[in-house]
Amino acid sequence: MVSKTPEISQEIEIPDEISGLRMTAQRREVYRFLQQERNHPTANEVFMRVKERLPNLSLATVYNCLEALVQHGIIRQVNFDRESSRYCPNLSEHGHFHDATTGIIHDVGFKPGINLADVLDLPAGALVEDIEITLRGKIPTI
Amino acid sequence: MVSKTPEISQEIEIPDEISGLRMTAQRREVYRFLQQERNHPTANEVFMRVKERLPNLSLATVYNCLEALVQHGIIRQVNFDRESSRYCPNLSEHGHFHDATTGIIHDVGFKPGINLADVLDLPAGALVEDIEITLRGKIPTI
DNA sequence: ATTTATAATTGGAATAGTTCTTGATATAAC
DNA sequence: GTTATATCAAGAACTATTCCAATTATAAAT
Repeated sequence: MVSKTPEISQEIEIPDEISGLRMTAQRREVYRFLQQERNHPTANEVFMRVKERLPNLSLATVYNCLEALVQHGIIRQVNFDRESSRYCPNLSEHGHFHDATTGIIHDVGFKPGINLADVLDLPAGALVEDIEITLRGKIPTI
Repeated sequence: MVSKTPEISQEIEIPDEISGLRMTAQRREVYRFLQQERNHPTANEVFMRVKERLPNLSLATVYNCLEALVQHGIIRQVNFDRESSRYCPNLSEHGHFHDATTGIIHDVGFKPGINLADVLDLPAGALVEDIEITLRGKIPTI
């Protein structure tokens, strides 16, 4: 078994450029943190944790970094109602199940062979560029 | 053919109570407007239009009314990313397709016989209480 | 290597949508 | 009709995010 948040983790290597976006120190640490902590953190959570490594990081920079990463398709921005945006390094097409009891957000993939367009009654000629599926509910503990 | 926004429309009758929520003058007009204008208006759009009929309506009251109607399951609140919330009187299970060109939001139903749980890979034991599906894209005009 | 140009970061101010607060008004219960 | 409760109005407060101007870092050119 692999420890979940090791005190001294073997760091994830991040190249100098991803999808045409130059990795500055700040972008690198923001991205590294998202890779490590897959809990869909908010910008402020990212800020507080990455600040431990880059003490003069500013919140505006975190927003800048997150936006740049989103724009370049390196991470995804996830919204639940009007709550703070959350960020997710999982690029595979998936939705999110928000457990109301624990607050945990689970990634939800599609079952194999499913095409959303086959399931939805889209307007004629609609070209879908982006899909967002969010679910809320509970996972009862037996 | 029925005119879309008649100058003098035969008004929709709204009872004194819906789903246990007493209909005050403000709630009634807000709800009536949503029934008539099915364009998924924002709170501010509702405010401006309903104010024509109730001149000393306040925006806070519109928010109160919308919240009460949502709480009682009379209307739905729809969110696109971090844009202003929009409101929708269509209670049937459906998603929303946002046409990036026109800005129009189309209701999107499920094809008959589709059960979301059959399509998504939900966490074991998950009880879904609410689903939100939003799509973005374009509808090219041939 | 030094200069020059471009891009990124910082910190604080500004913004926008929404919620909160307080006093006034309306409705319901008695 | 009086009292209690709910709703409304107006503006202040709040929060997440964006904008702005000045500084710092990086890349390009000499």
